[in-house]
Amino acid sequence: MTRIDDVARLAGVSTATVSRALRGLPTVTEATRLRVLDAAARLGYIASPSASRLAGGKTRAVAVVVPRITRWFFSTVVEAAEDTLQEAGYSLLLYNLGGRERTRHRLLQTANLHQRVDAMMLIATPLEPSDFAAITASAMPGVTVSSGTVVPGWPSVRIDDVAAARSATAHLIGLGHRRIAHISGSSADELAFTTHLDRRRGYQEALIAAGLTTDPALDVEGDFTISGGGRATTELLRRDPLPSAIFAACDEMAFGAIAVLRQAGLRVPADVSVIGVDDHDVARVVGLTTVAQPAAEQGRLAARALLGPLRGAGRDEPVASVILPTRLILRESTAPPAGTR
Amino acid sequence: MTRIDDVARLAGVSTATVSRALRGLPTVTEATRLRVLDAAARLGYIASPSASRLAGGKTRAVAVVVPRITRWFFSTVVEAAEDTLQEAGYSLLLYNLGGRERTRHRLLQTANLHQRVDAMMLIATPLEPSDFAAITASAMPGVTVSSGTVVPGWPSVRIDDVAAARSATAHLIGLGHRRIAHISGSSADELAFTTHLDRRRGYQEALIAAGLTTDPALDVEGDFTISGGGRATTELLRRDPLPSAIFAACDEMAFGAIAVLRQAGLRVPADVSVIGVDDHDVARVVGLTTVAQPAAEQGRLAARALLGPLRGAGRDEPVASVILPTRLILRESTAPPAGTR
DNA sequence: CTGAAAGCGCTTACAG
DNA sequence: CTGAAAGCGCTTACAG
Repeated sequence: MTRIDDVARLAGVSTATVSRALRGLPTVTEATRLRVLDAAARLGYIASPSASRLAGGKTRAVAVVVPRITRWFFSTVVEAAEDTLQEAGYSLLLYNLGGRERTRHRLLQTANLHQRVDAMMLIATPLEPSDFAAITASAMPGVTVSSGTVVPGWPSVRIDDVAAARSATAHLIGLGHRRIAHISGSSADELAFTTHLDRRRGYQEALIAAGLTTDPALDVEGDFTISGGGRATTELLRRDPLPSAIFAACDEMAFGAIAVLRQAGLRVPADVSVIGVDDHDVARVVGLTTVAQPAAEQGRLAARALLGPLRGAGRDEPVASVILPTRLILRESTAPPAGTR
Repeated sequence: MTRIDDVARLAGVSTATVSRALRGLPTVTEATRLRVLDAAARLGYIASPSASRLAGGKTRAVAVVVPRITRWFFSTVVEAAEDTLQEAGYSLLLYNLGGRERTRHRLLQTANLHQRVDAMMLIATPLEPSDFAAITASAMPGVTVSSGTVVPGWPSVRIDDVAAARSATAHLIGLGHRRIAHISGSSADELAFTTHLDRRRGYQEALIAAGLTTDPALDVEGDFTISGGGRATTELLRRDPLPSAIFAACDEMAFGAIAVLRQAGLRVPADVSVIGVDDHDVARVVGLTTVAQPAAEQGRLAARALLGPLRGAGRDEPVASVILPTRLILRESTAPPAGTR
């Protein structure tokens, strides 16, 4: 393995100068820098991340925390973030919570993570007070993706969940629906994770704005998964009269809803309309009407927001948070209620 | 941050002993070990991965390379692998190739990766001769997942792709189909990546075994994605007569096929039967008949195969490779051809 | 602008 | 079984 001394020798300078030249510090003559870069390239030299980190430098790695990498939104965000980070020379450490509450806690509390990375991206990660303390203590730059997880001093990238839910529900109301059910995300971890609460609020706001009443019996819980959406729908099928439309807080739950409705012999949208949120790749296949959110764009922007601080931009130049737009995509899963046609 | 000296002081031993005790080396008295463990726990001590690695120890991290984390199979394998590794105290570095050929090369060739991790898992990663050389030179333990990527000395975890494709095709033949199309995976990177070739072979073997001829015009290329499957199907719709059944080499391509068929006014399975491979979460929703493969199980087993070597099992105890079983799951997307009912 | 030297926090021969 | 000391490969004050 080539070490820094090899490069120093070949370039005819000290290791200190090699270190400075390679990291682009301003205190190196252009001529010297070129000589060093050339030597490093010739030897295929890459600084050891361990040695670098230990000596007070950087690891050139970023931690990305997601609830479940298998869900469409999260894998899409991660893929885009990885691309941007890799391009900038950073490796990505993936931490998949997978419903393991202990993991989240241990992860954010322990020094283990902090010693491995230069920054972190928390995607829809619920935080409790002690987590905030640990994060603040680490003084590490970071970014949050998805609403609900806002860390003081960190930029956040997200959509307006309330507005997205409101527009989905308003679409159903506009078609003439009056009995509109909601399949919500999980409330297992309330903490500071509010996506499911925000989408419920948007749903309720739209109902109220239209002079409709909110009916708790029509608000059932999925857990942001296909099977969870299916179970929630099975529950809804017990209502009498049935809802004429369902707003599922994410596309995956909508898929589960459609499957269960069809199994029950109900037609979508003739008997029951279904709308989701996301614009999952499969939504087009299933013909699901949905409120699209730019997932890859969120991953890309979040990664970029990290790059400034990683390159040493001062804390005095805070990166702006951003709220990306969503848009209603009409397909075949929604229609006016049966009686009205 | 607590360092090893803090623990040593509290336990009343040298740092060398702390290091040995914490890593479970046999040369420490039980009494001493307990004292050290207790002190470390009280201080919440975790060895710095950088210092550890630099001093000749381990990073306690594993690199996982996937073509595209957004695809069902890969995210499922990664999630299961991450769970197993995390449980054993290892972090996961995710490298998403995303079709960037340069990335793969740079990744496997450079010392960068080798200095960051103790082992690597290559999932459906195409390898060329120089990659093998780099891997061998690194002397790093590893495991491959998915056929086609077999590295000498590393165990591999996979299914029998030829058999899976054969059983899917045989199912269609058994229903009475004679004109059976194949939507294959990408052949962009032939290299040592043979999944798409194996599935084609299984398809052809089944046809030949049934006395049918293989027709190149019915063998079109998707790229393992929903949209790729859709495009391939658009191409197939130009054939006259149309195929009465389609074997898509993965479920995602099958979804794309179904969407395009329906848009073209064709009914599935009344006009055209469709079968896939995977048993993607959405397959149930869409009613897709498919050959299921245990994705999470592959991730779990691959991670476990790494744990032995990571804990220092000698090279003399090679870990066995494993080929997991697949099984046909009948749903609603396949039926006898139109004329025969 | 550049270099000599100390030091980051561990692990590993080497002694005992 | 345990400890003192060297060393892993960098970066960073400190001089010059």
